[in-house]
Amino acid sequence: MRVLAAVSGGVDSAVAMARAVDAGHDVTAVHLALARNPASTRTGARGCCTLEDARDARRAADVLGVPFYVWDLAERFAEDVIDDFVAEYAAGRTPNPCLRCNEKIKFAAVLDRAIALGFDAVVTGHHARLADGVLRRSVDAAKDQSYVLAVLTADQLAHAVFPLGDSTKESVRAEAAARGLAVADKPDSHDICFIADGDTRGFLRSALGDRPGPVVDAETGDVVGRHEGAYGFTVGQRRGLGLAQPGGPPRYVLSIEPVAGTVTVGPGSMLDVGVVIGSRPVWTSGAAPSDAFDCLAQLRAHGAPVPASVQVSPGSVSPGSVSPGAVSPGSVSPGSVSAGSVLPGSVSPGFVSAGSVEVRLHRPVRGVATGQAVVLYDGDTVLGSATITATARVEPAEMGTPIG
RNA sequence: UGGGGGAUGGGGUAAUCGGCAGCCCGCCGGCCUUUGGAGCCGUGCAGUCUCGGUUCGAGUCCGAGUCCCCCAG
Repeated sequence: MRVLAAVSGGVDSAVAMARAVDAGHDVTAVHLALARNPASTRTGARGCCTLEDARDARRAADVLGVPFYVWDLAERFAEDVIDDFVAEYAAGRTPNPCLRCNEKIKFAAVLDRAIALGFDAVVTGHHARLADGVLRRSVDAAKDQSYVLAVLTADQLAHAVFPLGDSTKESVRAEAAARGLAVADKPDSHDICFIADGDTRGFLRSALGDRPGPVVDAETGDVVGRHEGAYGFTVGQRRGLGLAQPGGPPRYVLSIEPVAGTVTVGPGSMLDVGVVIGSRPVWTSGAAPSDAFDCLAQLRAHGAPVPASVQVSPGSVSPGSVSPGAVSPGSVSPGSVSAGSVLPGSVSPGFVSAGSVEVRLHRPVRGVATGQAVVLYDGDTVLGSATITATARVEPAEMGTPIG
């Protein structure tokens, strides 16, 4: 095959490229320039898009004798990932930009261009197994990245190659060293690549400005504090709440209402979620396994999967309303609506119109934020994913029983 | 001025009949991490207003002082 190896400048993509060469593919390397100002070189390899990273990527390609190109996708990245990131926070949700990048950049913009240029597939250094259209977790459970790949459609996966899924991170590093790749000891990247200093709140403030609002206690309804912008908070957050007179049990963010900017806080027990509504589901195989099925659900990257029952609703749902099978405000006890059991206002009509899934968790999961992805697994096989648009503390059938 | 109440780390609070000064926030450190100023962990940092008394032992009881708050002026 003619394949395009997307090389970040890190260890994983370098070894993935090397293995593609070994496998006999006709390999071309491409480094994605995603930052608008790559001149802001950083040391420490915290991100993936610095000039230093570009040099590392080029060196790896040179060692392997692979032609190397740089594609400037900064504008696309800004529109599809960064703008979306900001808009999601403004809407009171907590986005995962890495998912968006895979979905819109690496396996869309890059893949489309690759195919137009005559390539058969894109090779990346993601830790996940992919064979015959079946996406599975990496054998290295600690480094598994199937969660951030679960947003890919069957078509996208048909043109993807992940050579590292059968290897542990440790063995990948050892192989890099053995191959003479200079990035063998480069630290793992982490955090959000386009926020260099790690100050997400500051980044959002510069984009959204001050949007002050109240901090409300879910149990008493009292205003217990004020904040400069609800975008500075995420469901499940404990620290940095700035409560005037904290006392008693620790308080966590339970919900965020973007219009009034109300941040609702309460005890950790109120973070337990039993039902998750996901919109715009993507099925790895190309179609839902069935209308209703049991599986494992993972609600956050590196979260523990929990047994769950899934109900799939078709895409022909009238815009602006949740599907009949989904949790609606009326099915929740009135007193708990403002406490964030359900966030009907966060359901985007455009997403709902593409269908939805209702995931009933057999064990409650704490601190599930809307905007994150729910990824469904059968064992270690990815079935699909959806964007979380609403959560409820218990399943609707049990809503009659007061909780909390 | 009279009467009453209070004083516990950097902030807010708890401690039975006198018996290891606990919790929340904050800070520091660690873990985790290509999402979250996410989460988790730590014998970590940090406190009983001052002086004296009673007692085996005082944040707690007694006396005096200092400061603060409330009510009455």
